[in-house]
Amino acid sequence: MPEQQLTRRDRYRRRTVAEIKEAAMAQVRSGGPEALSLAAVARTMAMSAPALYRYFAGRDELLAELAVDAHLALARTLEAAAAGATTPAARLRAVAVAYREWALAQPHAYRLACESPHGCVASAAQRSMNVLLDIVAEAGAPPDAVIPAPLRAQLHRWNDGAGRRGHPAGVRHFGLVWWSRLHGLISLELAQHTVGIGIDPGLLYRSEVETMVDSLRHGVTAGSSR
Amino acid sequence: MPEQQLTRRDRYRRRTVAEIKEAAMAQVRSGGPEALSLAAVARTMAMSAPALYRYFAGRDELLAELAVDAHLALARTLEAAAAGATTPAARLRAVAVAYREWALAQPHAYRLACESPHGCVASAAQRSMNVLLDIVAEAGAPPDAVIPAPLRAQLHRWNDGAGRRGHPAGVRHFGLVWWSRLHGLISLELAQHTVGIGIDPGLLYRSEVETMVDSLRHGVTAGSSR
DNA sequence: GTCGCTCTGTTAATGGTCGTAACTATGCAT
DNA sequence: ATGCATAGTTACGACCATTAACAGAGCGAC
Repeated sequence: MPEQQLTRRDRYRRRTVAEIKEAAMAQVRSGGPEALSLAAVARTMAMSAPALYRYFAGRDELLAELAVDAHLALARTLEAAAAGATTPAARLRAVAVAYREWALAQPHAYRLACESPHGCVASAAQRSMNVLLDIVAEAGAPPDAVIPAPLRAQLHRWNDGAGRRGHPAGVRHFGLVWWSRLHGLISLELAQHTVGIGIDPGLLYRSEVETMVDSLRHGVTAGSSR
Repeated sequence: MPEQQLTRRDRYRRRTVAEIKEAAMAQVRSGGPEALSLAAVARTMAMSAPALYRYFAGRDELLAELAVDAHLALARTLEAAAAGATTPAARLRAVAVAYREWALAQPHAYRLACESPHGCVASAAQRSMNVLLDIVAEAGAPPDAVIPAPLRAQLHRWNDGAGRRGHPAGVRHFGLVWWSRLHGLISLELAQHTVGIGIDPGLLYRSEVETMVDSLRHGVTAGSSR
């Protein structure tokens, strides 16, 4: 019933939507979310601008969908990187490097996904998160007890996707904190903050990743509660 | 020779510049850098839009200056927070809390300063950085030896402001990494990533800050060079 | 005090954007 | 064959940034 049962018009519509997104994403990649212009997209497609409103409610909705697509593309990249390594430590390094390389290859798309209000689609980011969570889970996380009680409860309540066994709070805590650390360095790098003072952001990143690998090895590095 | 020696016109000009920035910053605060409209600024000042070009080369330059101002305001806040605490650990907590509160109070201004291409003014961010560096220096940082050589060299070369004694590479490394960690969590919080999954970003932040306080106490937690 | 330059403001105009309205033609189901 | 939802069009209104051309006030030099 899928695909071939679609009417001619529906298949055509899908192609058009894909083409719009492609052109729009190209604009975002080269000039950031701000640079996305419906008029320009329409021009490259030899269409009139108002026609785009048959496919998207407006500029914001289009950006939101692009953000979701970006999240999924990032997640696929991380999954591939994780699959190519065997030990948890190697996987963590591979994923961290893949994360940075993806962000650097298309900085504006990364900003759209992770720093714009459009990118806050929890379900889209979840898939990347799961890659990290699985690594931490396999390596073994610290006991939940070291996490302050209120935070522990929230972590426990967090539902990380349909059909997945729940990870303990310690694992989730690590996953979140690590993501924030990777993101923090990359965010500063994209804003040129490190280059501005003559520091190679890649070296800084590697150093922070090794800190994470170490805490993965030693099993526990979470802070005391107070 | 300053202030009073200024001609009448010059003093007037300063007032006008300040008024423009004030109105512009108000717009940025309430709607982000994208929402800044020269036309709107001119309207609130009962001026014509082209008149603004006597004071700023264009929208981008105005945004850049606002970013510098934001950096300075943030730095002053951090300095005040640091001055209010006595021990390094207490100072670190106070500064971290002040940093987050400043960002949350005016999220768009924070984004302008730290995540937009306009905010990459190294000299402006330096003053906030120095607050962190001084705390680390007082607490005592790990020996430089644990830092990979190339990164160490770059850290050593980094000039953190006129008239300041140079901090060792270990101190600078800590300062940079900590800033990136604080920024990472706040960036995700501002993009609603943590709230989307039911985690209170404040709890996560406090937990990460405590991790930093611990490593400050133990003196050393830098990653091995590998 | 007056001349002339610079600074600060104006209006007018160009070219760009998003989004809506009104209208036309085509695909497709009945 | 008829009729309706779809997908496109042009025309329009309301913004916006920026430039050009022009007018008056401040202020220093003579």
